[in-house]
Amino acid sequence: MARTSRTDKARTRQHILAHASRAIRRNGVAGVSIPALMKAVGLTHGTFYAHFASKEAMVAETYAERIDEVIDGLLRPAESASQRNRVDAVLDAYLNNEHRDNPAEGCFFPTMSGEVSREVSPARVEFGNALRRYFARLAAVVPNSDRTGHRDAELVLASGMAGAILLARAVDDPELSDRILSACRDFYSDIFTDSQPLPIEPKARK
Amino acid sequence: MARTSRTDKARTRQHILAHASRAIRRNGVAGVSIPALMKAVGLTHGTFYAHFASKEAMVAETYAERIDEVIDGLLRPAESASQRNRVDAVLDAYLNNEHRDNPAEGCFFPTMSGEVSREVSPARVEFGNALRRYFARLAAVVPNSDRTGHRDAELVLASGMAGAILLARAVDDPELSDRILSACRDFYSDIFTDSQPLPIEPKARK
DNA sequence: TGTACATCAGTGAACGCGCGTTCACTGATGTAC
DNA sequence: TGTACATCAGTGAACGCGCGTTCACTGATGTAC
Repeated sequence: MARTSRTDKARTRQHILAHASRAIRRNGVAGVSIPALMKAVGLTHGTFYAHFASKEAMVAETYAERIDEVIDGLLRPAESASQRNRVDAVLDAYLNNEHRDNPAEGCFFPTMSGEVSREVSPARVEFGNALRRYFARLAAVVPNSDRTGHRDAELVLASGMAGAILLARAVDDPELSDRILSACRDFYSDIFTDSQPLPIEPKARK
Repeated sequence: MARTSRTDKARTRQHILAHASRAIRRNGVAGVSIPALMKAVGLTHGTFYAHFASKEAMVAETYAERIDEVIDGLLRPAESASQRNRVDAVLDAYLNNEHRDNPAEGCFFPTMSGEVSREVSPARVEFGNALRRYFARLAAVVPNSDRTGHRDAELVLASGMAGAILLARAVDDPELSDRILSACRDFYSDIFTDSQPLPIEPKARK
């Protein structure tokens, strides 16, 4: 096949990004080769450079365009839940075994943060921007401060959930892995769900 | 130089593992090449295979032999602190800017868990074993259950701290990065430090 | 609407490069007597 | 303790391989008249 129409080109580009989005989460950026990616898309690797200037540029674009839809899938149920059930809706969507077992379909942050931290690149900037958008959406779902009165509750919840998925995937013992997820789910549910505020004021630190 | 004595060989092996330990945390396993590693050690790459059967075997050994000393550095201050200050000692050692800014000297778990999760290999088994030893030591430092009565508090704290370092490194905005660390530090300090137990019982979930 | 030409999406061979690993070799270290 | 031989830590060239990227080419699509 020699060439396709302009609308086909736009479609091809989206196919590449869709496959890259999953392949990157499954194997890391370093684990995704352009020839393998293009083979999965169903084209030869030469075409890649008709769509992107470089692998690096494509990764940056994947982060810029594809992270939000994952966040959307994770937070939308919470956003349409009643105030009282929002935190549990986030926890149910994030800290479950299916999410743990399918990194290719799941949140970018546990999977890719380690690799991203090593780069100084356009991709890193896009990743950081996506993280900020995630924090903002999460903040709208979580009570302004937790039961003990801390601020930045969304940062605590975001890193707690990311760390739980991260370690639950790293551990090779399924029983321990399940315990990590359920311990964190129960813990954050109790702490972050609005209820009567705690009578004990947070102790001053140091 | 043609060959060195047997004690020198043992020393060389330790040099390789020491460099690998830092290089792996800085650049990931995929980012460490045998030629580059051996050059850093001060030897030619051919010698590598007098010490290890393969790169993979060397990584497994690094995890088996070098993770514990990092955990030791992070938990020893807490273990020798008074009961009342143990959680704060852990948090001070783990959730600080220096740890965030020096992954090569810091905890393996935030840096390497993502990459490790992708492999099925001897290295993964050793990594999992090290994680279990870490959880056990952390459990001895953290109150048996947190202020709201949850068990597996060490799993919550371990994943919360790993996630905080992970995201604090991934974010490209230093101010936000600081906020992640300090929000988590303050939060876990209040929740996990022994004090009068909370009067509210944990709410049943679902 | 039909024709002639320009464009460019997709092809597939080829590039230089660094990787993990192998191997014939060197000569100091270890061992047997 | 001294000598002869075996061992093997370290050397450096070489291997096959897959990577990211380039490029001359093809022929359908887009455009100008």
